[in-house]
Formats: sequence, C-alpha cells, structure tokens
Amino acid sequence: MKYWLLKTEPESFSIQELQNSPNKTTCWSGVRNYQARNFLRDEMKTGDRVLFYHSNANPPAIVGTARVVKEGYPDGTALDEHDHHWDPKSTAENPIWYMVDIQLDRIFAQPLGLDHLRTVAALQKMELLRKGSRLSVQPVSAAEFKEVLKQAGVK
DNA sequence: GCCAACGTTGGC
DNA sequence: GCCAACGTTGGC
Repeated sequence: MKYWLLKTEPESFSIQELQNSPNKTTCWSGVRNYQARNFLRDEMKTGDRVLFYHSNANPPAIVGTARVVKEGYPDGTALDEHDHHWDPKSTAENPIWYMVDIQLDRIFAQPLGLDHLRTVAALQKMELLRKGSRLSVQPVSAAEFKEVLKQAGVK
C-alpha cells in the first residue's frame, strides 16, 4: 500500500464537499501536470491512503484522510469543450489526463496547519514542506503518514 | 496583492 | 537542445 497527499483549494473542492458527495466519494479530475498525472495513472492503487490538503486556505492545512477506491482512468473533463479543464490535445482515443476516485475516510477534529507541520521533526522531508513545492499529487512515506495521523490525534 | 518557484511554450 | 517569455501555483 502506498500513501499520497492530494491538494485542493477549498473554494474549488473542499473536504466538506467530499463528505457531502454520494458515498463520500468523488473523482479527482482536473489535474493538468504530467508528474501528477503519472502518479494518478500508474501508481495510485485501490486501498492506498490519502492525506487531504487545503491549499490557498486560511490556514493551509491537512484536513483529513481518504482512500483510493478506483484506479486511474481517463479524465472526462479534458474532453468536454465546455469544461474549464478542457484540453483540445486530449482525445477519447488518446487521453492525456487521468483521474482516480477517492472516498473520504475522516475529517480531522483539528486541521494540521502548515506552520504546525513545519515544527514536527519527523515531517521535515515531506514534499509539501519543501520551498516552492507545487505538485498537487505527492507521494508520502508510510512513516510520514503515520506521523500525520499521530499529530491529528488519530489512533 | 506580491512575488518566488515552477512548468510549459515556442523561436532559434 | 537552449533559453527567454509567459502562465500558474500557493504561501504570505
């Protein structure tokens, strides 16, 4: 099993919206970065655990966890010319962009803000904390995932 | 709103 | 293949 961190701007799609989604499940569409695409298409597997991160938020924070419930498949929003994420280079025969489905696991009682995460020794190597880190789908080590749960008070 | 850090594009 | 210009991300 692998561990991941997914970023989202809560104004775009928040963990509360995930909780209110049917089956607390959503497709993770709209990723338009090749490195992130490769993780979605090739490496994320059913059952993998996900840290859910709110970027451009007050404060920016890890706000909960989810699980991968469907592995990589073509992102339909890339094929819809009326969609904001439409990409004319992507076709049904040759899709460029991929997504997975995730299901909410839990919302943390206390969000773990960036400033707090930076103080945790065991998390100093997290990609999220690296200056200039922009990747919206990031691998997380098992030790880091475990530490985040510990910081969140999850047993 | 600012701006540093990145990724992408396209001329050459 | 280089790299300047441009667009985007995201903390602050």
